[in-house]
Amino acid sequence: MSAVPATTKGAATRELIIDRAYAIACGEGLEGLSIGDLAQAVGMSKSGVFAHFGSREDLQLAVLDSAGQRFGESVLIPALRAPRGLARLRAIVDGWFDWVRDNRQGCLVMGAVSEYDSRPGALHERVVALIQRWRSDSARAVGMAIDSGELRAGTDAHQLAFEIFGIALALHQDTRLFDPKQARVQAERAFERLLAANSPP
Amino acid sequence: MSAVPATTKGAATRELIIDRAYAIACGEGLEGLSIGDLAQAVGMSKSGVFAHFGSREDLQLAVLDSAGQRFGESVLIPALRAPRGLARLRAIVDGWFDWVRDNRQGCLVMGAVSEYDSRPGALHERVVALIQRWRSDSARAVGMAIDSGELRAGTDAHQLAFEIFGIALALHQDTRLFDPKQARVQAERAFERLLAANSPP
DNA sequence: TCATAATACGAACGATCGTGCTATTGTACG
DNA sequence: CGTACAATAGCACGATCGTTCGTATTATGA
Repeated sequence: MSAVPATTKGAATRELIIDRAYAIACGEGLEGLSIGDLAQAVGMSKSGVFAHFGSREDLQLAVLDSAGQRFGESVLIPALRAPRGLARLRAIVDGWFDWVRDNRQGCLVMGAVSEYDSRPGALHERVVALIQRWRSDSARAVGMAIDSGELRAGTDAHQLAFEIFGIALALHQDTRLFDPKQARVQAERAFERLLAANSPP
Repeated sequence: MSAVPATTKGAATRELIIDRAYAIACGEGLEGLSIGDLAQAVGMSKSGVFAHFGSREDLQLAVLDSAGQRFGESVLIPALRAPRGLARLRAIVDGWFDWVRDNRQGCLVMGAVSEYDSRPGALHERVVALIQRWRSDSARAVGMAIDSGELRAGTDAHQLAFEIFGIALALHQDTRLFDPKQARVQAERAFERLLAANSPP
């Protein structure tokens, strides 16, 4: 999963630990991730795992950062190959929808939002920063589609980003609670309707 | 909070326990609710609290049911006083938005969705049933607005309910992560635009 | 190859978890 | 008023939690 091989042995196992931790936390949440279970999953001792992070919170922060990075590499980066404007916006949303479908246990970041949205601390701030960044990235993509004339000139980019976010959230919930296929269809219909409502005259 | 006074003493304290548990679980989640903390919050012994529920899971189920009931009494019931059609749909959405605003620690049900959306068990099924019911209630309200001619005849009620749900989810997140006031404005704008897109010609 | 630092282990700590068991208290009814 | 039963407390249990510490192992750089 790591693009660049780690120089030292410790950094390599650290990445392995985070990998497993990410897989566990996708289903159990960052708060449901215990060092004991994680140690067993990587085949190490509890203290051996712990030594790589000064505290449980630091472990959670590392896993959360890893999740954000995975999301970026899986959704944002590929979409950047599409030309600026509506094509790139579509690529972002498509990649996002695929991400929701492929992370069958649930998106770690969206789970972390629920866990830390009203609990002060380092994790809360990190979650806010992650969502903030993703929201502004989305808004920027919308803005480019406005600049290229593919969306109506008066369109509010942040408002549109808000609504896209809502569609993704509803898709995420319905995918896990109900029928994933139908949820995807509804999400795409909602997005297309959103674009149509903001098309240039 | 209880409309009908409990006949026996035990049922009364049971309600009190659930009340406190609800308040705690709104912020900590149903999974973060511990019997020890709850006992301290109600001023009872751990075993005294425990005796009212055969297990922790039964306690969580009771709290979840209580949350669903609160939501219904706070959002759905008042909206039923509005005449069928668009007025009632607006009342539902308004009440929903108010609910999101007033539960400053977070909506317990929405938190429970994240906690149990991909973890099999009794709580998962209860969450699915809760959301299912609320979704179909919303769709029914949309359907009445179609029947009354206030929404376009071809409108897909379930699709619209899906999109309204998405707006509420985005509102919920933004309310806790960013600025509640601005989130409310964006949510209302999104809803109005949704109605406009489905208005009769 | 050897010294040294990095890495991992094992055991143990105090705390807290959910959950039984046994008294003891309180309430309610004949 | 007294009896029966519901309700609560107290205590202890095994398990697991995050964390610390001392020691053994292993990798790294001169």
